[in-house]
Amino acid sequence: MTQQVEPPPISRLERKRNKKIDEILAATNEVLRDKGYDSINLEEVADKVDLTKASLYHYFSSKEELLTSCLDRVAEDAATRMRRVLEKYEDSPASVRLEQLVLEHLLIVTLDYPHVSELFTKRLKWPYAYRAQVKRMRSEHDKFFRDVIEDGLRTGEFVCDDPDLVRRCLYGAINGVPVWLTASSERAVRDLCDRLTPILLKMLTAE
Amino acid sequence: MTQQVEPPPISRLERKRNKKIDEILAATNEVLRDKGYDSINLEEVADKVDLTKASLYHYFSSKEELLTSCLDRVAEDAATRMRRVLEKYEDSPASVRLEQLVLEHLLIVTLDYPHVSELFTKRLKWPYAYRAQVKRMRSEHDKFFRDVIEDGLRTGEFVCDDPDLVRRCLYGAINGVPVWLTASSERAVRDLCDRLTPILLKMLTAE
Amino acid sequence: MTQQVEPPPISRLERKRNKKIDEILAATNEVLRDKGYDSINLEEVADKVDLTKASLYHYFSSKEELLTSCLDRVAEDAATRMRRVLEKYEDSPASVRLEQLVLEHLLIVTLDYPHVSELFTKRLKWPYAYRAQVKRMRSEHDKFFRDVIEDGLRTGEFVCDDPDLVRRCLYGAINGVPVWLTASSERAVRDLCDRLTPILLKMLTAE
Amino acid sequence: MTQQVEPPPISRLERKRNKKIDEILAATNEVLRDKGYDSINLEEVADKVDLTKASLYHYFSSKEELLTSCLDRVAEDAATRMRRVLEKYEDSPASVRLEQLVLEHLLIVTLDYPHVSELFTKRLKWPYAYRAQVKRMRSEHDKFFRDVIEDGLRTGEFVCDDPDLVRRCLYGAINGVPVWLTASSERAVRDLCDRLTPILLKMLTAE
DNA sequence: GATGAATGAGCCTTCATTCAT
DNA sequence: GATGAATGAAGGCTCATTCAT
Repeated sequence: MTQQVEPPPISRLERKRNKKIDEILAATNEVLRDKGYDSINLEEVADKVDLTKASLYHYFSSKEELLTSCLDRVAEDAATRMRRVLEKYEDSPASVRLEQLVLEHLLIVTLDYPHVSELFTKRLKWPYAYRAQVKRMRSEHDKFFRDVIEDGLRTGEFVCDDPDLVRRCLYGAINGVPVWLTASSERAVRDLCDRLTPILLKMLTAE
Repeated sequence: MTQQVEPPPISRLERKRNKKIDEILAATNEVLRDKGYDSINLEEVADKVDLTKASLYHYFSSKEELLTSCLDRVAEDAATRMRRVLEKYEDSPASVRLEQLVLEHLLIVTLDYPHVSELFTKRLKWPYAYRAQVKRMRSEHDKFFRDVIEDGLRTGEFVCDDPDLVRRCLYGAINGVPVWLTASSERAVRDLCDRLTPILLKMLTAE
Repeated sequence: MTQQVEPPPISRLERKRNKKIDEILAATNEVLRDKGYDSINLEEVADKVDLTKASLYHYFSSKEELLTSCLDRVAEDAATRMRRVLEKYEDSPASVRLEQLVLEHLLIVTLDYPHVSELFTKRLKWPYAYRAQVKRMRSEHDKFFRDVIEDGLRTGEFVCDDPDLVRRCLYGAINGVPVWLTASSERAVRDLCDRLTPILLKMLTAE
Repeated sequence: MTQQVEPPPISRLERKRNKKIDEILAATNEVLRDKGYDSINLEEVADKVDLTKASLYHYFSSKEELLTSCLDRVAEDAATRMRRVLEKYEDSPASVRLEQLVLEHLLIVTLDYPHVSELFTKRLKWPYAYRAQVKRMRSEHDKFFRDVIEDGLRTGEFVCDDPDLVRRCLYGAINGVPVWLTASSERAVRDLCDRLTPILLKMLTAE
């Protein structure tokens, strides 16, 4: 899912280390899903990877850095996936691209990174160490939807007076999904998406 | 805003006590707005009502009970307000009633109880003391919207294949508002609602 | 030894609290004597006053504040004592006053606050939280000696080309005492001082 | 500066190892200067010699042994230098020899081993691993001064009732220097010594 | 010899909760 | 009712030391 882009040859040791880091980030993801950003504690993460708290400090210099890295990795992965979807459907009409973005987003926030929806739907409290990071992530993610919607409007495929507000509604709607949809398989998410898209598209359509 | 329903005569002392409880719950609300359910701490609540942490225990047997009570109170208040809206507009078409519910909901989650939207938009984590309570609150709140939508469908004012899913979209959309709308006055919320409703209503309308 | 100068009436509770604070500061002093500023730990201080570490935080908001307070108290007490000595001997010749200052200083650094000499004889390392505080303390303390020496020079009682350097030698000499003098009673310190003063005074006398 | 005295032929490997040990001890010296005995940490020492903490254990079996060795080396070097001074000036009067010892001592504690003065001026705390070692070092060092002073007294060059105490004063005075003298070059130390010696010698002179 | 990895013990700090006054 | 005091449990972080490679 995540991708290494370093061109220089990586030593066996480095690979091992990177693997462990991946493991830790995955564990962090799991704990975040269960506890959330406010209540996560290092002990639990360490337990999941059979380490002690102290050992985590070989890989991350602080709790904050661990969470930051975790977030970075997620954001990167999410962006990559969204981008790929756009590439794959670049010749399709905006409505199809939008539908596929919605699907990918749902897969991300329900199956892979359930805690991410929290970041999209929670007001950021003061002082929030990840504030800047989350803001950037939000706006980058926003852009995927914004661009497709703009495109649809340009071609006349979509009709709408207030595209920003519509996008926010759409965003809210899909971010709300993980709240009530549980134990989802990819199958379930795809099915849901099939039913969801027509509803959402209505907001972008003239009556 | 809050309502006492005890029929037996209440002593002066009891009234005083109830007043203090109200004060504490109000303070709790404020702190919840700033810190959220995960980071609230009793010291801060106590400070706001000029008491010490220890004194809070005269009114609530534990932190959990305080938060539970706070939630109850909020749920009660919210339900009352939603009910009143329905009473006021009982002869209006479903679309008007829906609009007014949306407005009231927005006023509640942006102006009065910003932390409530968190409860509506956060997956409930294990172990979550308030799980049952929140679920009940959610479904009660849901019912207001469900009933109006059903009514609109019955009269043919609304058209829609999957009312439950539409309601969830609508819900997500309005619960997403507090994430990006800040420093809102009632005026601002009403204005937003004017622009928002037409968009949301599209989901309930045949093309 | 320490003096309260608060004019407003103090409640019984406040007195109790102040007493406990005094106790804690005294315990801190003891531990500082044994461990020094770098190795002192809160557990040991807490043990000495039959508290847990956590309880110390009722009286001091952090380790740093505890040490700072301790230092302040010591500096204040030392200054008061030096001032009193000067008052008592204000009509005596400079040599007598100097002798008495030396005596008082020795009593302070050997009997009452052994760790203080450490502050006078240790280079301040970076980053040293108490740097500013220690510097102020040092220079205030210096002033007592400086003034007397200047006075003696003015009246011709002392003769010396480089009073600053002499003062520093004198300072070094008396601060060196706690290094080799142990388990001292006041009697022992007074005796030592009797032998020490003639030697030190030679540095301030023409040959 | 340091001297190897092993008579048996030393293999190339052993020489390499010894060189590394020298490097480590030098690095330890530097860190001691910056952090002191209480706050020194192995990581920093290792960094300075481009090793990892773990590698240090190839050369020293523990932190304590490292510090002990460092101290030994310093003591040895200091003693050698003091001895050489005495050899060089063996035909000069005691006052000259004393002056040169003072100079050498100042060079040692200000330029080369600033942390040594700490050992001379700090009461030894319990439990102090280096206690015995420091005591021996102190008394060896003392002996240089003691001998010269005794010699001066014997020849009548010095006059003094309490030579031990005078020596201690002298000692305190010169050990106090590093506290207030910073960023010193050899030039600066020599200049200071020129001004300092006459003052100190007064303590050994009849009025 | 060198090192990355791992750890146990220790330290400072926070906080909900209890209790005597 | 109110509160100051006290605390146990927990959490983040540091560091000397060990060990397999």
